[in-house]
Amino acid sequence: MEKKLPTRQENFSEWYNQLVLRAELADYAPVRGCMVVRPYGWALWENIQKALDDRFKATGHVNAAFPLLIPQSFMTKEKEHVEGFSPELAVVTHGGGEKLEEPLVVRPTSETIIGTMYAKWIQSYRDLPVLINQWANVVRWEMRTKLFLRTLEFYWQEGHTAHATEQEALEETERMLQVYADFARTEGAVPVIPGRKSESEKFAGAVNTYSIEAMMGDTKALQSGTSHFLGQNFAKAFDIKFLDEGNQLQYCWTTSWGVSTRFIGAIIMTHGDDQGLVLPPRLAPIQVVIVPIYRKNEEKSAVMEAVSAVQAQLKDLRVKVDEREGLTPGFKFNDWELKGVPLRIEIGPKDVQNGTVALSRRDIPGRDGKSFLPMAGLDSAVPALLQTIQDNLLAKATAFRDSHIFEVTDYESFKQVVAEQGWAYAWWSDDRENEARIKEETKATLRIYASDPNLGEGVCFYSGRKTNQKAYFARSY
RNA sequence: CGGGGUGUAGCGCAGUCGGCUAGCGCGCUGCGUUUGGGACGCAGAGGUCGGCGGUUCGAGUCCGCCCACCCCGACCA
Repeated sequence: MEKKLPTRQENFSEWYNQLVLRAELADYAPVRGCMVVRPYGWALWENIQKALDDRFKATGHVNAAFPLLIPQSFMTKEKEHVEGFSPELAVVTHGGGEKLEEPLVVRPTSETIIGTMYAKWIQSYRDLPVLINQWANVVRWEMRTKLFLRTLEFYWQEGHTAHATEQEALEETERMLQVYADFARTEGAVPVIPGRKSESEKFAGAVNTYSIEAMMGDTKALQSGTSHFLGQNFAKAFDIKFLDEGNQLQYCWTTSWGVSTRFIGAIIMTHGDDQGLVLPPRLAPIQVVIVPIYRKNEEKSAVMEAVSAVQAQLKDLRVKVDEREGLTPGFKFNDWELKGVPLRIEIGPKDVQNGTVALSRRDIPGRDGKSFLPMAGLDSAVPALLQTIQDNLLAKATAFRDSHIFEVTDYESFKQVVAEQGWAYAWWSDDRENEARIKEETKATLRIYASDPNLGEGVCFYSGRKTNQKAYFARSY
């Protein structure tokens, strides 16, 4: 094993793969395309879950659990949904040693089974809205996989809601998009742009799909969360109906929305550097690591006493004391930097003598990120510093993103931008064929439309037609 | 599924013209010395050389078939 990671400059993809393995976030499973999420990675996911779940509860949602196996026939009821998902379904054909009457698919998403249950549960406008979320794993048989970003099986949450009116369902779709955007920025320090997807990029069966788009360290885009307005498509396919106040039978309006373990990939590729992970304090499994430094046993007892005192002061934070014997402090520094711990506190004989500790910020490498503080008062100084780090990560990522988005007005500069510089932002007159041609020629896809309603009017960079719409284009994961 | 590549210790690799006991680095175990930016010494453990078949006195090495994985392209949270 090499001591150092490949640099992001050298080989971004290899940097990512090795980082995930070495930081012990995940490992390859025996089955191609599957991964094992290791305890450190899962702890990060748990913090993501908590932050999201609190937001779901705060917006009136409740959790439930629906089955992993879905009758195959359910998948065929919504036309676009079948077409979108059939190529990537895992199908169970045998159970208990017998061939099944009807094959079962392993859920790639749960619209069909949840829709079936909603049809049963919803009778009246008084039953609406239904606002249910589930935390689950799903399976999609992808051709090319990459740890966290695209695996055959992944973990996510999927919210499924049913409403009496189109307006309410649209509001829900938008509300959850904003919940995701707020989550990504506030918790992950990932500056995302929310917006609507194009016709060709939307979810199979949706009327409209919205997503939060993030820029990774190599300037590629990553769709980091999605919210779908499903109209009455699934309600009609699954017969989700209710009697309104006027005793009229009506179809419901439904939505669905999800964030997956892919978000871990977003964190890695947004903040990570050539030393390793850089985790945002609010989500980091370990927010502060304390490295004791001592030579002789006499020093050790004094140092460990100081360590305990500091640890007690920081009891409200996620703190780890690295008590491993036989490793040098230098090794431990590198190790925790690889793992992305936001703040390191070093306590040695000199500190004990001076009543101080040395602090080292993960977001600012080297000497510039070091400071020395008195032990007294760490209980307020450290949380404040963590918040500073959190803010700095968002600011840095935002500055990086903004300096890699270029407004273009012609196809030549568009091609150059998406090939070498980042995202292109341009006037765009909607045209499915043009969009496909651009993808074919440049590998860049339409990520989202600009959501600013006061754009005015301009000329499409590709077709030359007049338009009142702008869009972001980029190569993406 | 097309194009390229790799399978030798947990990981990364070397192994010449086929040759006798299969090696190196990291990691791992034990003991000792170390410890403020990836410590060092000594002693150890660890291998059906991806699988099957063939050629040969002799195969990690040559031949054939198969398998797996990785990278690049067509689908996707």
